[in-house]
Amino acid sequence: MTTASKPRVRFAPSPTGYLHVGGARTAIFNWLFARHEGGTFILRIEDTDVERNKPELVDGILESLRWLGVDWDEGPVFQSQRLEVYPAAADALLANGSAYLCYCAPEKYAGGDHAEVEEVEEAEEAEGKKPLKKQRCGCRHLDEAGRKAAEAQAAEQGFQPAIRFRVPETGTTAFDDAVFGKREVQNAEIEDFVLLRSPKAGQTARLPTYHLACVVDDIEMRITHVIRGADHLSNTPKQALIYRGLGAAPPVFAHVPLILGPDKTRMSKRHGATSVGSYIEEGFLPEAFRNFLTLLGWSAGDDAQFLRTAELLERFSLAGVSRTNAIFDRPKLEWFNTQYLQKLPVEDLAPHVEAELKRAKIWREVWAGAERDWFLRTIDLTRPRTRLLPDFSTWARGFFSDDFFYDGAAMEKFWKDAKLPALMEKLTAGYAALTEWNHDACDKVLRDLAAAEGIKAGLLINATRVAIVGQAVAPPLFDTMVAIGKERIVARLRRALPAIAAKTSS
RNA sequence: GGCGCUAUGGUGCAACGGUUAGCACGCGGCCCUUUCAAGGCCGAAAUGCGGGUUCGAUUCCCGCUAGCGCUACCA
Repeated sequence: MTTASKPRVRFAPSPTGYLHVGGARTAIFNWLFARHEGGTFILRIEDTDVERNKPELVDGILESLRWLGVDWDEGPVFQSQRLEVYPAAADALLANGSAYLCYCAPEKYAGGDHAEVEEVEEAEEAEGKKPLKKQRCGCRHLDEAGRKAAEAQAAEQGFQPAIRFRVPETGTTAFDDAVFGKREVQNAEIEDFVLLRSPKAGQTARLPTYHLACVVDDIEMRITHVIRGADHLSNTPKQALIYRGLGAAPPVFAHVPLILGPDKTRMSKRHGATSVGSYIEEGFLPEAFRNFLTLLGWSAGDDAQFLRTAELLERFSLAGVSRTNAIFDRPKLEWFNTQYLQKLPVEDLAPHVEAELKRAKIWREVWAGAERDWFLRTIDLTRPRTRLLPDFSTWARGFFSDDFFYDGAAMEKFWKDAKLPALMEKLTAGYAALTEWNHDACDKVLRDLAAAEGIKAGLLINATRVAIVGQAVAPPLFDTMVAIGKERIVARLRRALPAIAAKTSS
């Protein structure tokens, strides 16, 4: 057989914030691709910007990835721990003429507004002149004398030169993209970007910019496919140029479309929850969340929606990635969650419910042991009506704990009838006297009473539901009674009596 | 402003020159029903606009428009 080398991919988040849903999807695509192809998935932390990094955020990012079920084979590799390799690459580029020293003051270009350059451009435009492109720095053409002078002046001002890439003035730069196809751009449109930043006053650290660090690491890690957000599409020619300058073969790029908010603008805090962490907190199931995210910008080629892990791994392909931005549709995410809540084998759901009950401090160890069957059956009984994990400790609380509240709206709705106090007293007595506690027996007691009293069974059913679980909504009543047990049901009915009397008389 | 990318119902995807333009979410209705879900059935809803190419365009080409991205010594 041919020894086609296995792909190596990486996910490279920057610890400047939490793990964003867009980043999560990029991670998932990388992971699915690696697993599908039998390749290697590497995690790399791009933390070369000391001012923006927050090292404490790394743990949160790793935790979110683990929650998603995205596991990595190598890393995490921190760029900040291998800063010595980047200057070496920049120097090599300098040595072979692919780059040059730039003595301009960092302030001239630095900062989001890069005021100085823009001011000049605006002034020129106002004068009706063709805007002079700022892309070719004068330092590119310095002769030895000029260089010396610039160096002296820079030293005087307290900084050392930066290293810029010498982009060809003419011609084009091309690269392959597995999603967008062959790309080719005019070199004249690419500015002489910085590879190595000029050391700040008083510092000697020679820090790389994103493009350099990224390419150097991708080469060293032998990355074969760079799968990342489409916001990098426009930057890719620069990286292609670096590969060439370094004499390395570029990888296959695969840019995936962005995830937008409902207003079609980039997902941001304005759109509510954008971090994976907030969805964990809300109680979404990881597999549901991942299934939803995977279908944003990708399809298996048919109408498949519900794709569990194994199917995703089997069917994922870069060929299925679309080129159009997708909107994060929360209702669909919720639909996926309810689907998983219902279709997951109960054994797979149980750990999540356990975690939720522990969080709510109503977990009992017997449910992991002697009463495991009861626990699983009760999950099965309650789950059709749950939407998020916390529903198990709130809405379904009465199944797991005696410590629950009567829902106000439920009391208003079902404890109105003035006949109820007397009826419920008789019903309670009937249940207390019941020797066989099962669905049909419970059903018979209630219906017999309703018939004897000439009322509709629904009146008792609805009132009883509120009395035993505190909610207007619950699984079928008699199943609920069986699950909770005679002793507790009778106790709960007795406890509710005064409350029902108070409610109906008011 | 410049450069680039994209364009199928409200949303996510399918149809990759020939289909009554399909599926799912959401929405409306009906069924089921002790509540509310789930489930089943039915329905409304789309090829941005204008030119080409072709016997035939959702599909290929061009223009327009719109949206998004990039345009930092951030990633």
